[in-house]
Amino acid sequence: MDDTKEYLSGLNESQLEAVTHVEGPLLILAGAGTGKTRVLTSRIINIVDNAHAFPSQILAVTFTNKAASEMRQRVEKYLGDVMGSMNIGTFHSIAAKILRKHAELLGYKSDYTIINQDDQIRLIKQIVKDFGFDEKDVPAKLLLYYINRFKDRAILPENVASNDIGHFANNKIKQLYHEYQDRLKNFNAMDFGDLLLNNITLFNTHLDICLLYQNKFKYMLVDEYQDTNIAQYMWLRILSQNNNNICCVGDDDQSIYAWRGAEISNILRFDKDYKDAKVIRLERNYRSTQHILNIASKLIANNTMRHFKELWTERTDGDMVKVVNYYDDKEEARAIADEIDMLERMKKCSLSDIAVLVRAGYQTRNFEESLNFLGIPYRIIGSTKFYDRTEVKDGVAYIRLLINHDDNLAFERIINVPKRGVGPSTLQNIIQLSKENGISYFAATKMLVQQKKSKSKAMDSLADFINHIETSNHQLKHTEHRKVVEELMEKTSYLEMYRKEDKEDAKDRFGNIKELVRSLEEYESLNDFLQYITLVNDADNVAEDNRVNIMTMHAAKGLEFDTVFLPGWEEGVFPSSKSIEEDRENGLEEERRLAYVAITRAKRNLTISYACYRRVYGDFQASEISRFINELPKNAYQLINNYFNNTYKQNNNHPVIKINKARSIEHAKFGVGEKVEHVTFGKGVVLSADGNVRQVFFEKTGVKKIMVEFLKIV
DNA sequence: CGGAACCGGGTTTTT
DNA sequence: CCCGGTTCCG
Repeated sequence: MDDTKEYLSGLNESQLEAVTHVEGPLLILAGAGTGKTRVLTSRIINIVDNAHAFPSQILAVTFTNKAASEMRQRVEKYLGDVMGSMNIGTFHSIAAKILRKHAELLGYKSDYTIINQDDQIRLIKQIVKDFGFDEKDVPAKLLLYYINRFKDRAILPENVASNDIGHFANNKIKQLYHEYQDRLKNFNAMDFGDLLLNNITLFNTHLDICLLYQNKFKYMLVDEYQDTNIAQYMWLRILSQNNNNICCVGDDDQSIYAWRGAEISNILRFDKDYKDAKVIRLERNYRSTQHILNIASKLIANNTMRHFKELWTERTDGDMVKVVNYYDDKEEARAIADEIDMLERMKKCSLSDIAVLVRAGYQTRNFEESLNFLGIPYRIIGSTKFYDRTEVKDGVAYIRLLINHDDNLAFERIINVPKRGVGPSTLQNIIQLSKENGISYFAATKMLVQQKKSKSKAMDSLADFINHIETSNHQLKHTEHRKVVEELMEKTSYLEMYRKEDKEDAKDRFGNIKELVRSLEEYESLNDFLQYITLVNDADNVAEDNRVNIMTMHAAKGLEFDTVFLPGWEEGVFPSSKSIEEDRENGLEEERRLAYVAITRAKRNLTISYACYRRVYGDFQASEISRFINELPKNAYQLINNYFNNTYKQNNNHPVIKINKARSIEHAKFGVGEKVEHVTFGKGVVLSADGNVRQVFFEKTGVKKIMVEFLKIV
């Protein structure tokens, strides 16, 4: 092997071995920060470079689009455009692509829609109702959970026993699941689980197609193997059967998705599944300092179900890991914001190199407030997904109905948005009619309108609605799709609704719809668009601008930051009480792995903290230090006790001001958000400006009005 | 049918 | 505390 090649240079011994072991099954146990993406991409390049296969014969699977596009980019740097033909993507997007080609064989049309959780719930609620169950006895969310779990394990309705879930839903689980699948098929729709499930069915029932793909994918690479579920496992097994060239990369210590069906056993028994599998461990860490790795290893050592491995590094520089306690959750957030402010001012690190990682979404609020207060720009990753906003979902529903009139879920969502006088009773009539005649809601509405029994307002607006959708659909043949949608949103008065409303967020919503419409021009067709958006989330745009990153620990997987804050390490919050209640030992170990993931995101600075009191559900509760902190040896970190440091405690009523973008503009002249100092009052922050008078919030004494002359910028 | 006023229940993590 | 769902009234 010629290791003068650029893509091989700089690899350590095990990395090089992993890259150049071309034939046969290979498992790479890659600890956090050990350069696995580098190995994966070099491996692909090596295969192509040595003519083992054409790019189109390589399949590389990841879990997130972000990971996929990063891998694609890195490979393209070496191999250039040829990579267009390579199959790099998420399990779901690759499975979806395959199904577009063969949907007919399974009784779907190739333009099937992919539905999200929202639609799943909507559909399940209907079914539960139609079965005559009370929503309280058979909660839609729980039923959804069970159905998803079946799909994760590649279990079809016919293979479910009626008492598989104990006595849930009067032993009707099988029928409920069956009905759910039937209705989806009627809508020509699939949920996430179906994408994999239908692939497996396709391969099992059509040998020719199975062979086609087995031959096509000569080399397979799988990232984050510890997160695969049984369906994904089977899919990989089937595809790799012929060539046996499958390379899986993973880290059992980073398995944090058991709750959505991931089977850690997949990675633990890889060498039994694949005969003569080679196993290579990557243990040299290039990311973090020894202090940080030490904390991570000590913590994860408390888990019993794991392959032992020990990460090491040559980076012996850096500060100790800090463990800090605070009076309450607000103070914790304020102090961290202060610290971030200081780091930036001292030019110790730029904002985009800083991350605050929390256990659950609700915890981000305090940090938004405190960062706003100091005028520090931040971004929250994962929370407000563009496609999760009500108005965007409405817009998408219009598009769905526009190209597929049978999409009952979309129909139900928007039939009365904006309000057009179609209430529950009218909707009930439509549903009734649709059932009687075995037709879609849309067709039933058409029928209802044509019967014209009553000349009510509802009938008129329904007629208009039907008309608009149908004419728009015809227009698609000769008019640009973006134009058609734009017009439809006008005709149906959807845009008008937000134009009229004079709430603050109506403007945002209006803008979002406009942006949605605009983005359509980036797609060949509306079908392309729909296919894309369901499979993509916004973690892709971990943008480059200079902001603090706030996100959940789950969302942080695969990322790294110079400085990381891990707040809220309290019993019940982290480890989360839910996860322990659910599944005592397994739950706790998964929480510990999550902690391991979170810790190993940090390159240089790591601060873990907890609050002695926390607002929960609106009241104030004492909290207990997380067991995870207690599991760390005392000499492995520096303890900072801030509980009795009263600066924040006394001034619990900070006014909250929104000045997120103001910082750079007003910075120079004691602008809002500026940190200032006064000879007697000490440090403070400018709240508002009026002429040469500033209203300043001082940490020690609260709000005061001061002339600019007496202030100095800190 | 739509809006306002009220009540009760829930906060884990997501392709 | 925030939301979604329900109820009651015009």
